[in-house]
Amino acid sequence: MDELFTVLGDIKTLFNQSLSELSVDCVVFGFHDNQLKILLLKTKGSSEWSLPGGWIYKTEDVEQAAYRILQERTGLDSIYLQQFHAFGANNRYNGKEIMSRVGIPPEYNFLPERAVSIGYYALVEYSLVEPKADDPFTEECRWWDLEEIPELLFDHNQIAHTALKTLRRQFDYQPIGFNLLPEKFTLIELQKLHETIRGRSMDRGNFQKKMLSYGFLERLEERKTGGAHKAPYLYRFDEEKYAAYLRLNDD
Amino acid sequence: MDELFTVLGDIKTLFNQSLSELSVDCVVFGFHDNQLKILLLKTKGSSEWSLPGGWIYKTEDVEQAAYRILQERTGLDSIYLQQFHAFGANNRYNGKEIMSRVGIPPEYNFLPERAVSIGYYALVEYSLVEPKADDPFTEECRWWDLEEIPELLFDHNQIAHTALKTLRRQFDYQPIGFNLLPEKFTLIELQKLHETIRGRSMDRGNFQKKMLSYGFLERLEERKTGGAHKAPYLYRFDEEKYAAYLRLNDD
DNA sequence: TCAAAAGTGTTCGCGATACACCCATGC
DNA sequence: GCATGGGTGTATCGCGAACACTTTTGA
Repeated sequence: MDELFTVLGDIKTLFNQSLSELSVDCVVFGFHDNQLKILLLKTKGSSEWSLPGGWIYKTEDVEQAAYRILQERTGLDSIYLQQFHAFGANNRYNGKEIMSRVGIPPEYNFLPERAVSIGYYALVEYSLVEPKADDPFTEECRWWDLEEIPELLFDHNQIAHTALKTLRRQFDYQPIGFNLLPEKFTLIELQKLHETIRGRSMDRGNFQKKMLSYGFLERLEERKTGGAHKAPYLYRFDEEKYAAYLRLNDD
Repeated sequence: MDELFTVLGDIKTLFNQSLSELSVDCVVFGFHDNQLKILLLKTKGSSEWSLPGGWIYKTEDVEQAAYRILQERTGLDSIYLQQFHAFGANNRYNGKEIMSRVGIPPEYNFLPERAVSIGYYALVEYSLVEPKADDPFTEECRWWDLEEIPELLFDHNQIAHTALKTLRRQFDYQPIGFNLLPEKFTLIELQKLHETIRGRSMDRGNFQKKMLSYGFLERLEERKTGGAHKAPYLYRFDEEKYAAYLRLNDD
């Protein structure tokens, strides 16, 4: 219990440097084994899993906060990050309730009765992320399959759901998602990614033609590793050409 | 100056009932004379125009706040309202600066140094809105052509710009915008609206075929008012059939 | 040698585009 | 009646879907 109060002091210090009515929650997407995954963590004392999130320093842009929080959690520096919605239901959060759940009496509570959370989603390369629970408040941190997401803290299930919906919509009108793959990838892997996210299978030939027609994929040499049968080409994503493509297609 | 302090007292009372680090700003779109317009207002004492906005009561959902603020401003009850972005730059707002601009010395300031604003855009029927400056803080309220928007308060130009971008994108993948027209309208009027928002002209015949193919427009009788030449049909937007359409096309 | 997966080419159908033609109305 | 704009029909084009065929590899 003493340890709990020490941790509580650290949290309070952090909280006092931050905006009190706002927080940032991140839905971190990764792709592995033809499955879309999201990164969840469990806070010490809590029985529920939650999205990685945090507070916004008083002197910091909200977007900066999102990058910082994600950096702290995944160790990644350059991340595709996108704000998608602010969650502002009056009863979505209750500081006093959190405190009482981890056994802190109400007179020690410093968290506000309500907070609005700004949701960001991130696309990261699965293999580069070393899920770590290295801050003093986190007990566990790991990837979850989308279909297996448990009951989460507060409205985090809704936040994750909205993030996925937004991500799907963005895939429909913009070729993104390269951030979810390693630097070198095959077109089949890219196709699996698209199929998983958009939730439907597509024709191999048509997909390859369409992707290559964008002009920002560069073909490398063959791969032979492990896989039986014909070795597929590896491709690299050319960011410059992609930027040029985006410039032509507004946005 | 005494009057200013009286008003200031009212504002302070309101502020004390509200969240302090958050606000809502609304970009209200209307359509008139083949022009897309937005509703702007000028606060007493300020030299700049701004978006209609307000604070969120401590016991109120953010979305409720947006509806309430809009209702107070336009008198409209049912409005198409959509959250589109949260604006969280550290320096986007400064309470102390506002106060000093209207001549309030710093020791009377009660506004925070920073606030994050959640942006909503609304689609309303131009003719139903009676722009009114009937609260004690508003000096003037009127419609502005998009091309003539002046320099606005804080980052409101950016907010309006982002709203327009989001609106355009939504028009691309969803037939909306009926909220911008009166109950009965001609297909030509609907086309002009689409052309204005999407920023390009379209073929008359093709537009009509496409719109009618959706199946949620109901043709009424002719109109003959004023207009020379052949009288175009009037149409009504069938909300039930529209809902059915949306159900089929996900979302 | 054969199965399975990768790469490439061909065909088909639909929707968007362009355009032509007829109809109604005010001057 | 004629100019102008509204309503409807038809030809064309491009893209995506479907599918067939060839190539490459491991077992």
